[in-house]
Amino acid sequence: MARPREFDVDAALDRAVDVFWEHGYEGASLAQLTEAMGINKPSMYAAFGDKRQLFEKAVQRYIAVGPAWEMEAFALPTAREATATFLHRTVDVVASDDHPHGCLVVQGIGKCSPDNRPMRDYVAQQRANALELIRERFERAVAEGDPTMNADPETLALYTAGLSEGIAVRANDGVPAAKLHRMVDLAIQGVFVQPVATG
Amino acid sequence: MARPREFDVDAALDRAVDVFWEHGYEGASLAQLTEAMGINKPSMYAAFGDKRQLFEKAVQRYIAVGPAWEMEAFALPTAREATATFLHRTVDVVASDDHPHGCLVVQGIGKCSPDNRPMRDYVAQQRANALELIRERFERAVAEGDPTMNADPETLALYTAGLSEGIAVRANDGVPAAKLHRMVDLAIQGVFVQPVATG
DNA sequence: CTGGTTTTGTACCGCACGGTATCAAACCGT
DNA sequence: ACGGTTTGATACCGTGCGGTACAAAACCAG
Repeated sequence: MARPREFDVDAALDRAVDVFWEHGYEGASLAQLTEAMGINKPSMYAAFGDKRQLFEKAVQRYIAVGPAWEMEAFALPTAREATATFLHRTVDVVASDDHPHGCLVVQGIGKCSPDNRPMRDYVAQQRANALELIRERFERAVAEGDPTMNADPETLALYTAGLSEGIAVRANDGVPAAKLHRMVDLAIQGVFVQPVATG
Repeated sequence: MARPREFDVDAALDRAVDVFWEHGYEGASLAQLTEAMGINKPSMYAAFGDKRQLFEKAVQRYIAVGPAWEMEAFALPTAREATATFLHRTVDVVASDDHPHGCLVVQGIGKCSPDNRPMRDYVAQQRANALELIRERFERAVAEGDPTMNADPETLALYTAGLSEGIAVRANDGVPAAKLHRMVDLAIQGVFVQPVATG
């Protein structure tokens, strides 16, 4: 029983994701954000709260599309296939020309002003969650007697997650996807047991 | 033939390195910097130019201590030893409690405001230089017929550099050095040829 | 049509930022 | 002792930031 909102909240959030993805939390100004979102500041404030909450919601939306393919990769039968698929798709995402290169969660806010420390901790928590997901996949592999496992799950998870972050940094620097894919092949080939052809 | 400066420029720069290391380029304010340096703004301006030049000089000083052990690592006889030493020492540096965790060059400025893009490009260039150094070491290994080499130099260099950046990110998140060292062991063991015991 | 409610646009606020004008104090060659 | 020169401290400037007050416009229930 009042005036309806003239813009689509989810669409506006998608635009905000792009701006944060390109400029990070500290580097994205409200003016830049609201212009990209096609709304003005009071509308943004009414719909999302403030800049911090907007960022948190943008990160949530950003990682919401992640688990789709992430879970798909982890559903593959062996740890080796799961990891290879996960890392290759990571390359596809962070080196795609459809979005800014790099990763919002890895580089959206790193070192920062003390005032923004809560946001830094927030994305660090997201990284920790991702690490935990990977570790659980490898724990499962051990429990299943996965023949491709060749290291303890925690170390292997840190290795996998660390590689994905290195990939994001280098993609952000402009290293082309093809080189990153070769790097992933190398990383997988050495660390997992090569499946043996039967027969 | 005039009043001499009352502070040590190099010592002040060291303090600036610490502040940038902890808060990044955008997150470090002039007030914070000059307070840590023990000088006031006009003195900083007279001695270093402006914030950008101060940052560039801080980065140069930061990486100046790097090559010392970096070159030492690369001087080791085999690519495997060189890489292992390089990565283990990287862990020692980025996870040390003597400094802020993480790496100034990797996380000091990532995604950022358009105005600060030149600084982002500057540190990206430093990362590219590091990658090139590593690649040259592996090229040399191939030329020498190094028996531990098992991949093409460019891919292996990207792998090594990418790992070092992943290590920096995770160290910044608080992952302890011991876990990172195990991750390095895993990364080395799989990708390089194991030296064979003679006899 | 009318009243109550919410959104929207403009114009603004206080503040902290990077950077600087100013002037007294400190130094050194002569 | 003195004059030219540079440092040092204070106080300030313009700007852009995140955030908001206010009033007009748009809507729906009755």
